[in-house]
Amino acid sequence: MIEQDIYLEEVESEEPSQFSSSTDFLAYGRSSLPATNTIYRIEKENSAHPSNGKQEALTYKNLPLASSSTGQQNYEMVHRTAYQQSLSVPRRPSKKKSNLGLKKPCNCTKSMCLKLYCDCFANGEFCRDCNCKDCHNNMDYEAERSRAIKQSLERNPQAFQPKIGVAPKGQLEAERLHQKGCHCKKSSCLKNYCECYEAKVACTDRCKCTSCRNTESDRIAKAQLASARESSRVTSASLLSVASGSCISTTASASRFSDEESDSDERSDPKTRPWFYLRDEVIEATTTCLVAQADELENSDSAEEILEHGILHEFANAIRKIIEHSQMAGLDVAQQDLFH
DNA sequence: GAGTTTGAAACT
DNA sequence: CAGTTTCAAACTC
Ligand SMILES: [Zn+2]
Ligand SMILES: [Zn+2]
Ligand SMILES: [Zn+2]
Ligand SMILES: [Zn+2]
Ligand SMILES: [Zn+2]
Ligand SMILES: [Zn+2]
Repeated sequence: MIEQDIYLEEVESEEPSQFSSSTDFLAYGRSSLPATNTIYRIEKENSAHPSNGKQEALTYKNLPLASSSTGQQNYEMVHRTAYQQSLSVPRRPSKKKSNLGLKKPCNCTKSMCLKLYCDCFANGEFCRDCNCKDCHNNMDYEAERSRAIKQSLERNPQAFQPKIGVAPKGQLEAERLHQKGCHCKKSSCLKNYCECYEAKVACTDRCKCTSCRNTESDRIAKAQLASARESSRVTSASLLSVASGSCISTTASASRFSDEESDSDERSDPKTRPWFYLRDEVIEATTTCLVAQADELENSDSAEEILEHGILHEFANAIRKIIEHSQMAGLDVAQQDLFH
Protein backbone atom coordinates (compact mmCIF):
# COMPACT_ATOMS: atom_id res chain seq x y z
CA MET A 1 0.00 0.00 0.00
CA ILE A 2 2.64 2.42 1.02
CA GLU A 3 5.02 1.13 -1.59
CA GLN A 4 2.48 1.64 -4.31
CA ASP A 5 1.86 5.13 -3.17
CA ILE A 6 5.52 5.97 -3.43
CA TYR A 7 5.76 4.45 -6.84
CA LEU A 8 2.86 6.44 -8.15
CA GLU A 9 4.66 9.53 -7.02
CA GLU A 10 7.59 8.53 -9.18
CA VAL A 11 5.36 8.04 -12.18
CA GLU A 12 3.86 11.42 -11.60
CA SER A 13 7.17 13.18 -11.54
CA GLU A 14 8.46 11.40 -14.59
CA GLU A 15 5.78 11.91 -17.14
CA PRO A 16 3.55 14.86 -16.53
CA SER A 17 5.56 17.10 -18.80
CA GLN A 18 4.33 15.13 -21.78
CA PHE A 19 0.96 16.72 -21.34
CA SER A 20 -0.04 20.28 -21.69
CA SER A 21 -0.33 22.26 -18.56
CA SER A 22 -3.53 21.67 -16.72
CA THR A 23 -3.99 25.32 -15.98
CA ASP A 24 -5.47 25.85 -19.41
CA PHE A 25 -8.57 23.92 -18.63
CA LEU A 26 -8.85 23.83 -14.91
CA ALA A 27 -11.97 25.49 -13.71
CA TYR A 28 -14.08 25.45 -10.67
CA GLY A 29 -15.65 22.13 -10.03
CA ARG A 30 -15.39 20.53 -13.37
CA SER A 31 -12.83 20.24 -16.03
CA SER A 32 -13.27 21.63 -19.45
CA LEU A 33 -11.60 19.96 -22.33
CA PRO A 34 -8.45 21.46 -23.71
CA ALA A 35 -8.65 22.95 -27.15
CA THR A 36 -6.75 20.35 -29.07
CA ASN A 37 -7.28 18.14 -32.03
CA THR A 38 -5.15 15.27 -30.92
CA ILE A 39 -6.69 12.22 -29.42
CA TYR A 40 -4.54 10.08 -27.28
CA ARG A 41 -4.79 6.49 -26.38
CA ILE A 42 -3.96 5.61 -22.84
CA GLU A 43 -2.11 2.40 -22.47
CA LYS A 44 -1.74 0.46 -19.36
CA GLU A 45 1.38 -1.53 -18.80
CA ASN A 46 2.06 -3.96 -16.09
CA SER A 47 5.47 -3.69 -14.63
CA ALA A 48 7.21 -5.04 -11.65
CA HIS A 49 7.12 -2.91 -8.63
CA PRO A 50 10.48 -1.22 -8.12
CA SER A 51 10.78 -2.28 -4.56
CA ASN A 52 8.63 -5.37 -4.65
CA GLY A 53 8.98 -7.75 -7.56
CA LYS A 54 5.82 -9.65 -6.76
CA GLN A 55 3.48 -6.76 -6.79
CA GLU A 56 2.27 -5.29 -9.99
CA ALA A 57 2.37 -1.59 -10.41
CA LEU A 58 0.88 0.55 -13.10
CA THR A 59 2.52 2.82 -15.52
CA TYR A 60 0.57 4.80 -18.05
CA LYS A 61 1.59 5.97 -21.45
CA ASN A 62 -0.09 8.40 -23.73
CA LEU A 63 0.16 7.68 -27.40
CA PRO A 64 -1.10 9.86 -30.22
CA LEU A 65 -3.88 7.87 -31.78
CA ALA A 66 -5.79 10.03 -34.18
CA SER A 67 -6.60 13.56 -35.11
CA SER A 68 -9.99 15.12 -35.07
CA SER A 69 -10.60 18.23 -37.06
CA THR A 70 -13.84 18.92 -35.28
CA GLY A 71 -12.48 19.03 -31.81
CA GLN A 72 -15.74 17.41 -30.92
CA GLN A 73 -16.02 16.06 -27.49
CA ASN A 74 -15.90 12.35 -27.18
CA TYR A 75 -15.16 9.95 -24.48
CA GLU A 76 -11.60 9.31 -25.56
CA MET A 77 -10.78 12.94 -25.07
CA VAL A 78 -12.41 12.90 -21.72
CA HIS A 79 -10.34 9.91 -20.96
CA ARG A 80 -7.18 11.73 -21.86
CA THR A 81 -8.22 14.79 -19.96
CA ALA A 82 -8.82 12.69 -16.94
CA TYR A 83 -5.38 11.27 -17.15
CA GLN A 84 -3.81 14.67 -17.57
CA GLN A 85 -5.56 15.86 -14.52
CA SER A 86 -4.82 12.78 -12.55
CA LEU A 87 -1.23 13.74 -13.01
CA SER A 88 -1.49 17.46 -12.67
CA VAL A 89 -4.16 18.02 -10.08
CA PRO A 90 -2.36 18.08 -6.82
CA ARG A 91 -3.48 15.56 -4.33
CA ARG A 92 -4.92 17.01 -1.27
CA PRO A 93 -2.30 16.89 1.43
CA SER A 94 -3.42 15.02 4.47
CA LYS A 95 -4.06 18.21 6.35
CA LYS A 96 -3.77 21.69 5.06
CA LYS A 97 -5.68 24.92 5.10
CA SER A 98 -7.13 26.44 1.99
CA ASN A 99 -7.70 23.29 0.05
CA LEU A 100 -9.00 25.18 -2.93
CA GLY A 101 -8.06 23.62 -6.20
CA LEU A 102 -6.89 20.46 -4.56
CA LYS A 103 -8.59 17.21 -5.21
CA LYS A 104 -10.42 15.94 -2.25
CA PRO A 105 -11.10 12.26 -1.83
CA CYS A 106 -14.52 10.82 -2.44
CA ASN A 107 -16.35 8.36 -0.22
CA CYS A 108 -18.59 6.63 -2.70
CA THR A 109 -19.98 3.24 -1.77
CA LYS A 110 -22.62 2.33 -4.32
CA SER A 111 -21.71 4.04 -7.56
CA MET A 112 -18.34 2.42 -8.13
CA CYS A 113 -17.26 5.97 -8.85
CA LEU A 114 -18.54 5.60 -12.38
CA LYS A 115 -21.51 7.91 -12.13
CA LEU A 116 -21.63 11.63 -11.78
CA TYR A 117 -22.57 11.14 -8.17
CA CYS A 118 -18.85 10.67 -7.68
CA ASP A 119 -17.04 13.98 -7.67
CA CYS A 120 -13.82 12.44 -8.90
CA PHE A 121 -15.57 10.94 -11.89
CA ALA A 122 -17.61 14.08 -12.47
CA ASN A 123 -14.42 16.12 -12.51
CA GLY A 124 -12.94 13.81 -15.09
CA GLU A 125 -10.37 12.55 -12.65
CA PHE A 126 -9.28 9.18 -11.54
CA CYS A 127 -9.82 8.29 -7.95
CA ARG A 128 -6.64 8.76 -6.01
CA ASP A 129 -6.27 8.56 -2.28
CA CYS A 130 -10.01 8.19 -2.02
CA ASN A 131 -12.06 6.29 0.52
CA CYS A 132 -14.44 4.81 -2.00
CA LYS A 133 -15.51 1.18 -1.93
CA ASP A 134 -15.43 -1.04 -4.96
CA CYS A 135 -13.99 1.76 -7.04
CA HIS A 136 -13.86 1.27 -10.78
CA ASN A 137 -12.72 4.76 -11.58
CA ASN A 138 -9.20 3.72 -12.38
CA MET A 139 -7.15 2.23 -15.17
CA ASP A 140 -7.86 -1.29 -14.01
CA TYR A 141 -11.36 -0.82 -15.36
CA GLU A 142 -10.48 1.23 -18.37
CA ALA A 143 -13.15 -0.22 -20.65
CA GLU A 144 -15.90 -0.02 -18.09
CA ARG A 145 -14.87 3.48 -17.22
CA SER A 146 -14.92 4.57 -20.84
CA ARG A 147 -18.40 3.13 -21.22
CA ALA A 148 -19.50 5.04 -18.16
CA ILE A 149 -18.08 8.26 -19.55
CA LYS A 150 -19.88 7.66 -22.81
CA GLN A 151 -23.14 6.99 -20.99
CA SER A 152 -22.82 10.15 -18.98
CA LEU A 153 -22.21 12.13 -22.13
CA GLU A 154 -25.24 10.57 -23.77
CA ARG A 155 -27.41 11.61 -20.89
CA ASN A 156 -25.88 15.06 -20.83
CA PRO A 157 -23.38 16.23 -23.45
CA GLN A 158 -22.34 18.95 -21.02
CA ALA A 159 -21.66 16.45 -18.27
CA PHE A 160 -17.93 17.13 -18.16
CA GLN A 161 -18.07 20.78 -18.97
CA PRO A 162 -17.35 23.14 -16.12
CA LYS A 163 -20.46 23.99 -14.24
CA ILE A 164 -19.20 27.42 -13.51
CA GLY A 165 -18.09 29.45 -16.47
CA VAL A 166 -14.39 30.08 -16.61
CA ALA A 167 -13.48 33.69 -16.07
CA PRO A 168 -11.77 34.68 -19.32
CA LYS A 169 -8.29 36.05 -19.05
CA GLY A 170 -8.98 39.70 -19.58
CA GLN A 171 -12.63 39.81 -18.68
CA LEU A 172 -13.16 39.52 -15.02
CA GLU A 173 -16.42 38.18 -13.70
CA ALA A 174 -17.68 37.82 -17.24
CA GLU A 175 -19.73 34.68 -16.91
CA ARG A 176 -18.52 33.10 -13.78
CA LEU A 177 -21.96 31.83 -13.00
CA HIS A 178 -23.61 28.52 -12.77
CA GLN A 179 -24.45 27.38 -16.25
CA LYS A 180 -27.48 25.28 -15.48
CA GLY A 181 -28.66 26.92 -12.32
CA CYS A 182 -29.65 25.32 -9.06
CA HIS A 183 -33.01 24.00 -7.94
CA CYS A 184 -32.78 24.50 -4.23
CA LYS A 185 -35.89 24.53 -2.11
CA LYS A 186 -34.98 24.46 1.54
CA SER A 187 -31.52 25.89 1.85
CA SER A 188 -32.31 29.40 0.65
CA CYS A 189 -29.17 28.88 -1.42
CA LEU A 190 -27.21 29.84 1.67
CA LYS A 191 -25.58 26.51 2.37
CA ASN A 192 -23.15 24.43 0.44
CA TYR A 193 -25.97 22.18 -0.62
CA CYS A 194 -26.51 24.84 -3.24
CA GLU A 195 -24.06 24.58 -6.08
CA CYS A 196 -24.18 28.30 -6.71
CA TYR A 197 -23.41 29.13 -3.12
CA GLU A 198 -20.74 26.46 -2.99
CA ALA A 199 -19.09 27.99 -6.03
CA LYS A 200 -19.38 31.39 -4.41
CA VAL A 201 -21.43 32.83 -7.22
CA ALA A 202 -24.81 34.45 -7.14
CA CYS A 203 -27.93 32.72 -8.31
CA THR A 204 -29.28 33.89 -11.61
CA ASP A 205 -32.46 33.57 -13.59
CA ARG A 206 -31.15 30.25 -14.79
CA CYS A 207 -31.73 28.98 -11.28
CA LYS A 208 -35.09 27.63 -10.31
CA CYS A 209 -34.58 27.96 -6.62
CA THR A 210 -37.32 29.02 -4.23
CA SER A 211 -36.83 31.52 -1.44
CA CYS A 212 -33.40 32.31 -2.73
CA ARG A 213 -31.19 34.50 -0.59
CA ASN A 214 -28.18 34.21 -2.85
CA THR A 215 -29.07 36.81 -5.42
CA GLU A 216 -26.52 39.36 -6.54
CA SER A 217 -28.03 42.02 -4.30
CA ASP A 218 -28.03 39.59 -1.39
CA ARG A 219 -24.34 39.00 -1.87
CA ILE A 220 -23.53 42.70 -2.12
CA ALA A 221 -25.40 43.48 1.06
CA LYS A 222 -23.68 40.65 2.85
CA ALA A 223 -20.26 41.78 1.68
CA GLN A 224 -20.89 45.31 2.84
CA LEU A 225 -21.96 44.11 6.24
CA ALA A 226 -18.92 41.91 6.57
CA SER A 227 -16.57 44.70 5.64
CA ALA A 228 -18.23 47.06 8.09
CA ARG A 229 -17.88 44.47 10.81
CA GLU A 230 -14.27 43.83 9.95
CA SER A 231 -13.32 47.49 9.93
CA SER A 232 -14.98 48.02 13.30
CA ARG A 233 -13.18 44.99 14.62
CA VAL A 234 -9.83 46.31 13.45
CA THR A 235 -10.62 49.72 14.85
CA SER A 236 -11.49 48.26 18.23
CA ALA A 237 -8.36 46.19 18.38
CA SER A 238 -6.12 49.04 17.36
CA LEU A 239 -7.76 51.37 19.85
CA LEU A 240 -7.04 48.91 22.58
CA SER A 241 -3.50 48.46 21.38
CA VAL A 242 -2.88 52.17 21.41
CA ALA A 243 -4.41 52.50 24.84
CA SER A 244 -2.17 49.79 26.19
CA GLY A 245 0.90 51.56 24.90
CA SER A 246 1.99 48.58 22.89
CA CYS A 247 1.87 50.78 19.83
CA ILE A 248 4.65 53.20 19.11
CA SER A 249 2.57 56.28 19.30
CA THR A 250 3.01 60.02 19.06
CA THR A 251 -0.12 60.85 20.98
CA ALA A 252 0.26 62.53 24.33
CA SER A 253 -1.72 59.98 26.24
CA ALA A 254 0.32 57.14 24.93
CA SER A 255 3.67 58.78 25.53
CA ARG A 256 2.61 59.52 29.05
CA PHE A 257 2.67 55.80 29.66
CA SER A 258 5.63 55.13 27.48
CA ASP A 259 7.87 52.28 28.54
CA GLU A 260 10.93 53.69 26.83
CA GLU A 261 12.16 55.65 29.81
CA SER A 262 12.25 52.71 32.14
CA ASP A 263 14.95 50.25 31.15
CA SER A 264 14.56 47.86 33.99
CA ASP A 265 11.42 46.03 34.89
CA GLU A 266 11.74 47.01 38.52
CA ARG A 267 12.14 50.70 37.86
CA SER A 268 8.42 51.18 37.43
CA ASP A 269 5.66 49.10 38.88
CA PRO A 270 4.02 47.09 36.10
CA LYS A 271 0.72 47.59 37.82
CA THR A 272 0.87 51.24 36.90
CA ARG A 273 1.15 50.43 33.24
CA PRO A 274 -1.87 50.06 31.00
CA TRP A 275 -0.49 47.03 29.22
CA PHE A 276 -0.50 45.18 32.52
CA TYR A 277 -4.27 45.20 32.47
CA LEU A 278 -4.74 45.05 28.76
CA ARG A 279 -3.31 41.65 28.13
CA ASP A 280 -4.03 39.75 24.96
CA GLU A 281 -6.85 37.84 26.61
CA VAL A 282 -8.51 41.03 27.70
CA ILE A 283 -8.17 42.56 24.27
CA GLU A 284 -9.56 39.45 22.73
CA ALA A 285 -12.47 39.30 25.13
CA THR A 286 -13.25 42.93 24.50
CA THR A 287 -13.06 42.45 20.79
CA THR A 288 -15.35 39.47 21.09
CA CYS A 289 -17.87 41.57 22.94
CA LEU A 290 -17.69 44.29 20.34
CA VAL A 291 -18.12 41.86 17.51
CA ALA A 292 -21.04 40.29 19.34
CA GLN A 293 -22.56 43.70 19.71
CA ALA A 294 -22.07 44.27 16.01
CA ASP A 295 -23.77 40.98 15.27
CA GLU A 296 -26.74 41.94 17.40
CA LEU A 297 -27.14 45.26 15.70
CA GLU A 298 -26.71 43.68 12.34
CA ASN A 299 -30.06 41.94 12.55
CA SER A 300 -32.06 45.04 13.32
CA ASP A 301 -31.84 46.67 9.93
CA SER A 302 -29.04 48.91 11.02
CA ALA A 303 -27.90 52.03 9.36
CA GLU A 304 -24.16 52.07 9.53
CA GLU A 305 -24.21 55.03 11.89
CA ILE A 306 -26.36 53.25 14.40
CA LEU A 307 -24.02 50.32 14.16
CA GLU A 308 -20.99 52.46 14.92
CA HIS A 309 -22.77 54.17 17.77
CA GLY A 310 -23.63 50.90 19.39
CA ILE A 311 -20.15 49.56 19.00
CA LEU A 312 -18.67 52.72 20.46
CA HIS A 313 -21.00 52.42 23.41
CA GLU A 314 -19.93 48.86 23.96
CA PHE A 315 -16.32 49.96 23.71
CA ALA A 316 -16.87 52.56 26.40
CA ASN A 317 -18.40 49.90 28.64
CA ALA A 318 -15.41 47.68 28.11
CA ILE A 319 -12.91 50.39 28.95
CA ARG A 320 -14.90 51.27 32.07
CA LYS A 321 -14.87 47.69 33.27
CA ILE A 322 -11.17 47.33 32.60
CA ILE A 323 -10.45 50.47 34.62
CA GLU A 324 -12.64 49.31 37.48
CA HIS A 325 -10.78 46.07 37.67
CA SER A 326 -7.42 47.77 37.46
CA GLN A 327 -8.32 49.88 40.45
CA MET A 328 -8.82 46.86 42.59
CA ALA A 329 -5.19 46.65 43.56
CA GLY A 330 -5.28 42.92 43.96
CA LEU A 331 -2.37 40.81 42.84
CA ASP A 332 -3.78 39.35 39.68
CA VAL A 333 -6.32 41.94 38.85
CA ALA A 334 -6.41 41.37 35.19
CA GLN A 335 -6.69 37.63 35.61
CA GLN A 336 -10.19 37.83 36.92
CA ASP A 337 -12.89 37.12 34.47
CA LEU A 338 -13.89 40.48 33.21
CA PHE A 339 -17.05 39.81 31.40
CA HIS A 340 -19.40 37.76 33.51
C1' DG B 1 -18.88 9.15 14.68
C1' DA B 2 -23.93 8.56 13.91
C1' DG B 3 -27.92 10.34 12.03
C1' DT B 4 -30.29 13.78 9.32
C1' DT B 5 -30.96 16.93 5.50
C1' DT B 6 -30.30 18.26 0.98
C1' DG B 7 -30.53 18.66 -4.06
C1' DA B 8 -28.02 16.72 -8.30
C1' DA B 9 -28.08 12.67 -10.94
C1' DA B 10 -30.38 8.72 -12.24
C1' DC B 11 -34.29 6.42 -13.26
C1' DT B 12 -39.22 5.52 -14.65
C1' DC C 1 -41.14 16.58 -19.86
C1' DA C 2 -42.55 15.53 -14.63
C1' DG C 3 -42.43 12.61 -10.63
C1' DT C 4 -39.71 9.43 -8.00
C1' DT C 5 -35.62 7.14 -6.32
C1' DT C 6 -30.82 6.95 -5.49
C1' DC C 7 -26.74 8.80 -4.00
C1' DA C 8 -22.85 11.17 -1.67
C1' DA C 9 -21.94 15.33 0.36
C1' DA C 10 -23.20 18.96 3.74
C1' DC C 11 -24.75 19.54 7.89
C1' DT C 12 -26.24 18.76 12.79
C1' DC C 13 -25.74 16.99 17.35
ZN1 LIG D 1 -16.09 8.23 -5.91
ZN1 LIG E 1 -12.60 9.27 -5.71
ZN1 LIG F 1 -13.36 5.80 -6.36
ZN1 LIG G 1 -29.38 27.21 -4.88
ZN1 LIG H 1 -28.59 29.12 -7.94
ZN1 LIG I 1 -30.87 30.55 -5.43
